[in-house]
Amino acid sequence: MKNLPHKTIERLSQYRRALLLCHAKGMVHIYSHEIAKIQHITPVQVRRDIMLIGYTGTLRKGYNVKELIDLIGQIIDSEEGINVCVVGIGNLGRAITNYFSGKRTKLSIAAVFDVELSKVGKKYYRIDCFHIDDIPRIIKERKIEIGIMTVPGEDAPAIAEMLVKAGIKGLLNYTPKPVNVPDDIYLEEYDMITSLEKVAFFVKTHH
Amino acid sequence: MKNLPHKTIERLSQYRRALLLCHAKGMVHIYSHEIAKIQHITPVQVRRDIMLIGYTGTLRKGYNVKELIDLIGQIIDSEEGINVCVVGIGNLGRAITNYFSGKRTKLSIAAVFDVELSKVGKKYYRIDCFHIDDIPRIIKERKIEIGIMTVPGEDAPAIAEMLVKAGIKGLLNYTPKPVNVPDDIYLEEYDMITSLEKVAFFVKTHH
DNA sequence: TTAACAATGTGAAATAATTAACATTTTTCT
DNA sequence: AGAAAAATGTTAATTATTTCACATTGTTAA
Ligand SMILES: NC(=O)c1ccc[n+]([C@@H]2O[C@H](COP(=O)([O-])OP(=O)(O)OC[C@H]3O[C@@H](n4cnc5c(N)ncnc54)[C@H](O)[C@@H]3O)[C@@H](O)[C@H]2O)c1
Ligand SMILES: NC(=O)c1ccc[n+]([C@@H]2O[C@H](COP(=O)([O-])OP(=O)(O)OC[C@H]3O[C@@H](n4cnc5c(N)ncnc54)[C@H](O)[C@@H]3O)[C@@H](O)[C@H]2O)c1
Repeated sequence: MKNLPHKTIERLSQYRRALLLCHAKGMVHIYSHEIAKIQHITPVQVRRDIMLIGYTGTLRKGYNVKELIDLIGQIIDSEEGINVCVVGIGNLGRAITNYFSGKRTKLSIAAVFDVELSKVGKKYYRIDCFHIDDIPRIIKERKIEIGIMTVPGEDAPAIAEMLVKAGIKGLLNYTPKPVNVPDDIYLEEYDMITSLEKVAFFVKTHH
Repeated sequence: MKNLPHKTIERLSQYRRALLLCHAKGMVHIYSHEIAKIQHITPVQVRRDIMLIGYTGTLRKGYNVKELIDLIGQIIDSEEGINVCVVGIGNLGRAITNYFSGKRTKLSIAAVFDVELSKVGKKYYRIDCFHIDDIPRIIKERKIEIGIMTVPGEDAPAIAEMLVKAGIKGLLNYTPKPVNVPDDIYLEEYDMITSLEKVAFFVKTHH
């Protein structure tokens, strides 16, 4: 049960998001094919993932929504929660900060950073904005383990280095500029143009 | 050469992004290991992808940057370019629109839509904003083939349906609510929480 | 009671993606 | 010229992920 496939981790997160909605609507049980429908995947895939985390549903009734939510939490969340910061509070940084501030997950944005003095000292969606020079201090004080970068591309390498030096453990880079980090830092990069070009390609080649 | 792996398509888009920067810097040739370094992957992977699109480099000199950029374009772009729209011009919608307006790719945002009357009629980064009731008309008039959804989650299913009815071919859903579309529409969904939870998981389990 | 049904759970097969291994070729060095 | 080095290109092996196929078992209905 220790080595879950990367893809399974991603799907578990998605299952939970969907399950939380189901739970809010009062659903007690859910079938694998219902989850599958929501996620646009096959029911077998869902059952396999659930099997991998060692949960077992009730024959004919499906899975207990609440139990499954809790178990997924035990697998992917950290007991104590993880603090995150956003660097670069422009359009994208605000979109992300706003999006998170609504949720109550184990992940919380504990600080945002920017260079613009007009932004420093303000609050964004209730989160304090600090100057990037304070990155080392605030990251330690607030026990921040993950950084989200939404600065202009050309500043990304420098900010990545600052975050790593400050002791960050994981980095989510939304700038279009790939950055280098030491091996022990988990790095994830995402670029919308890639997604969109992929959609365009498959549209072009009619799937 | 016809059936390229999905992952290869994604990487080709990323290679091109990096290659364009290299080209701008005046680089004429590039080695597979240099591309690999930028993308955090192995040189073999790079060579394999390039092999799949039928390009061949020069031994000892690597790949011609300009030629490779052009070839990737021939593979993933459409000759005539593809028009895209953004629905929901809030923080995220603006971030995306702004991001694209800078680039000159074959993909261009040809319209944005919103419900808020205060936004309708304005321009965002030079793109006209229309009311969602105009979706059918504008999508036809401006030959828009791909839609990007950045509306509140609860509105996503309705907007998806409108876009599909209007004749969209591909859909990129950034809302946290998975939507259903007919089989012949290419759908891609992305949620930051999933990415972040994945980072958190692998940070927790020290890779 | 029994048959049909509708679900889960899972070993095994199939498919997709990555990596290893190495032949080949050009360049450089002695 | 010949040897060593440094690249590419590609087959084969490996690994990762998905799907198939079906045993199992509650539930419903005749
Ligand atoms: N990954 C994606 O899909 C995607 C989508 C849209 C935008 N982007 C990228 O995200 C980044 C932000 O986009 P945006 O639309 O929010 O831009 P923006 O200009 O609105 O915001 C950038 C913010 O970063 C701040 N900043 C500038 N230099 C900084 C530094 N050295 N340290 C800290 N903060 C700094 C600016 O003051 C500003 O607040 C850009 O790199 C953009 O290309 C990525
Ligand atoms: N995928 C991600 O990673 C990610 C990140 C951040 C936010 N989000 C999601 O993206 C969406 C937008 O986020 P945001 O921060 O930009 O929110 P926002 O509130 O700033 O913007 C939403 C915009 O949609 C408009 N709108 C509302 N209903 C509409 C409708 N029926 N038709 C058209 N437009 C409508 C609003 O007027 C507003 O302009 C939300 O669903 C949010 O949860 C996703």
